[in-house]
Parts: sequence; C-alpha cells; structure tokens
Amino acid sequence: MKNSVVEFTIGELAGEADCKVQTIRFYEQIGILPNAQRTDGGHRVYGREDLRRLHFVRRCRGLGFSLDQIRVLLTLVDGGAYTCGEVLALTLEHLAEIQAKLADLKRMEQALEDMAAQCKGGTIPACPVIDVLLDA
Amino acid sequence: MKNSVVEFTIGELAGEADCKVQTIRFYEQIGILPNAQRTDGGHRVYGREDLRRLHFVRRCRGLGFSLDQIRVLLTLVDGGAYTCGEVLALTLEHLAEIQAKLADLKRMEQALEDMAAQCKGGTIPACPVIDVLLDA
DNA sequence: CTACGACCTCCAGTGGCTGGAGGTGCAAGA
DNA sequence: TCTTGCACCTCCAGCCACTGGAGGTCGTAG
Repeated sequence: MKNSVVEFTIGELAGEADCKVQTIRFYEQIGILPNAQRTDGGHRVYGREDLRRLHFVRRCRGLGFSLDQIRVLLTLVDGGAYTCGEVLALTLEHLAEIQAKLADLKRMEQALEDMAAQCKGGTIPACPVIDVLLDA
Repeated sequence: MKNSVVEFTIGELAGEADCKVQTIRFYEQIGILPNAQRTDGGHRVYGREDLRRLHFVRRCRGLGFSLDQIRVLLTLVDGGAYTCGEVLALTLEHLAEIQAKLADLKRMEQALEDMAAQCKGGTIPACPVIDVLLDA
C-alpha cells in the first residue's frame, strides 16, 4: 500500500513542525537531522519518521535545550539503549541552567523596577536612573 | 597638577571595570566608546571620564540592556539634554522585555520539573521524558 | 641592554538561526 | 505541449556581544 509511506516536501515538513525551511536545511547540515532522501531533481523528501524527529528537536528547543544537548539526547534515543537515569540527569542539568537564568533575570527585573520607581518621568532634564548608572 | 589627570592603560581600565581588554577595543570599534588617546608607541591611554563611561556601559549590560539600547542612552547622556521621561520610557521598555523572558523561562522550568517528576531515574531502558518529547 | 609581559592589528569563531542572490524543479492551467 | 509561477536548490553573508589566537611591537624593571 503506497499510502502507508507518507511523504512531505521540505515546505510541508516545515509547516507541520512550525519552523522555517532554512532551519531544516541547517539541522541537516549540522547533523541534527540525517541527510534527506532526494527526488531525481534534487528536492528533499521526508517521511513520518523525519517529522517525528524534527518534532522532538523543536520541542527540546522550545524547552531551551541547546543543539548540543539535543544531540546527546538524540544519540541516546538513536542507540535505543538509553536509561531513564541518563535522561533525568540531562534534564536536571538543563533545569539548573534555566533556574540560574531565572535568578539573573529576577535580579535585573528588581533593579529596573527600583530605578523606574525613582524616576518620575516628565520633562525634567535629569534622571535618577542615569545618576545611578553613571555613579553607582 | 599632573596627578589630577589619572591615566590608565587598557589593561588597568579593564581591571577597574571588570571586563576584558578585547571588550574595550570592541566597544571602541563599534563606537560605544570614543577613539582612545594613544601614546607615541600606539598604546591606548584612558582617563577618569573614560572609566565612568565604561562603568555605565557595563552596568547597563549587567542589567541586560542591548548595545543598541545603550547607544541610545549614551546619546541622551552625551547630549546632556535628556529628560526623565525619555529614560523612563527606555527603562520600562526593557523591563517589559525582561518580564517576557522571565515568563518564558518559568514555563520551561515548570515543564522540565513536571517531566523530571515523572522520571524515576535508575537503569530502566525507557523514559517518560523521551516519550513525551517524541510523541507529545 | 635585555627580557618579558602587556600592548597592537587583523581575522575567525561562537549559537541558532535568518535572509538574499542567482539558478532549477515541478505541477497545474491554457 | 507549453508556459507560468511558486517552491525548491546551493552558497554565502549577517545577526549579537563578545572571545581567542597569530604574529608582531612597546614599555619598563632589573
């Protein structure tokens, strides 16, 4: 049955995975996606498995994993021999990174709010924000 | 009195402002800092005013302002004709960016925590984290 | 005067794409 | 069958904010 082999052009794949065509070519180039099959004319052709993999990558990116971290996750998945512990370790490591960034941003937020609170706006040709930044 | 004119080498300036020598040269190159004075031999020489400006830039960067935003702030300061309102507007705009990033990261944190909670670790050759990512 | 570290310029690389130039494939309508 | 026109192709440059290295020069302490 031919229709068990669903095929996509790169544009369709991009549509399904909600990313740009260039991004897919880029992933192929850096080895995150395998070299795609081609038509006689050289156009890339994809199947369900490719879509699944791309979805995985995009979901990981959406969670802030770097492409290097994703490469590791993919290696685990590709090998099929990953253990829950390995995956958990990577996840927790990434969670720690996220939490560090959160802490940084919260500090920035607080500092900006404090500065903004001092500033009355208006057309006064002076500003406590600048004063603080110039001579803290 | 000569010692009212404090002078720094680029290395000393970097030390004072807690940044790298290359970063200072980079700031000069892109016009964030003015072209430095030079010794006969071509080494850069800096004074108090340069240090103040660099401090300003580094503090802004520490708060997450982009170099483009800093360029605007510097133009205001340089003109000397800035108003509190202008500065407040830029500050609030940047605050909104920060808060958007915070919201993103909090979502990621939550998602990662949820996934990690499902994962029992250990040597089981399967993982709910991967399952979710592959087939959400 | 010599040694050595700090300085100089210029260029390439980072991450994760994005966009453009210039050319070709493919499918639908006339 | 031919043409139109869009989607595809490759290759290369650019974004941000630095960072690092190669290869060479300056300045100063001993």
